[in-house]
Amino acid sequence: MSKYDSLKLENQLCFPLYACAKEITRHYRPFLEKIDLTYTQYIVMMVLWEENKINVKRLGEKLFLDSGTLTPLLKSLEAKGYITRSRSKDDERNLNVEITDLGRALRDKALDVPKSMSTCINLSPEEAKILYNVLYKILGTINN
Amino acid sequence: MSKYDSLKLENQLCFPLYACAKEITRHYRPFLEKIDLTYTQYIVMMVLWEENKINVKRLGEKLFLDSGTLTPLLKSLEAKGYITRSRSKDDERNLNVEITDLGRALRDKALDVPKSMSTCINLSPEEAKILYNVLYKILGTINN
DNA sequence: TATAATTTAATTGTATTCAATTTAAGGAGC
DNA sequence: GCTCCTTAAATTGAATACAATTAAATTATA
Repeated sequence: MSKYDSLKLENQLCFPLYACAKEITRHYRPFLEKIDLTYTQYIVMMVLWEENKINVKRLGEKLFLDSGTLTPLLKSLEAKGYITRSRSKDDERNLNVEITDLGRALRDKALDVPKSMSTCINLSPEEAKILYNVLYKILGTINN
Repeated sequence: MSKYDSLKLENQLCFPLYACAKEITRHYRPFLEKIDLTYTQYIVMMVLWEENKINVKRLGEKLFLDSGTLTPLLKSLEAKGYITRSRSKDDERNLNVEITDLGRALRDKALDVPKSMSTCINLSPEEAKILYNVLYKILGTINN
């Protein structure tokens, strides 16, 4: 019992969150390498598999990423042929990101990824659901 | 109900974990800036406030970081005068990291950080405890 | 003991991540 | 029209992260 207890690593909630996120994305790496994607590229593709087309601002809001991260990443996905980047005709400030046929085809190859990853994390369905809900509660309340 | 459900962003457990960790460490930034530390430097200092002296290997195991991350970070903390770096006499392969008086003095200034952060995350004590336990369960089971 | 294998940090290279600034486009009010 | 303000992406710069390799020290083993 010391006034420094709040600075103990074992009393932090943020640290296991930080470590866990890193460890899990690190475990994604070998599976994602098989389809030539990084983790960040993978979640961008997830959005596009569902939406086909989205602008950078909305993409950033969905993924909690800004243009400093997305711009080079999207150029890389464009270079691989999975997406196209083009300015919106309505508003030239907006950049539209659209999936290509090649990008759509990648979806089938990616089906193995969540399957492979699920064997890495051993949570009961109840634990997984609780974790999911608490995380989204934090995400919903942390801003402002 | 589609065969692609497992690739939906909303069905991922990793994504909110990844986003949450990023958002929380981002919220640490302004508080940590006041004591001239980054988040990673902060957790290194947390270890040293408790242990005084540790080698790079053990530090990396505790924090889930490797020498590629730690080496430049420790050099930076050394340049700020918070730690010293020196080879172990017993085994020259090991690098000992030791806290300085200046580093120890930083502990008092850091007391405001957890206090300030606690107002950013609005979880009940029960939710926080559950989250804590599930995260450490994952950290304990994910390797190998 | 001499060599091979292992261990620990450091280095190198690639990919984030984000704050802060810049650039360009659009909109509001006069 | 013209100026101010806002908005969206891109750019810049600093700090992580981690895989892979290298270098040096130690240990194991023939």
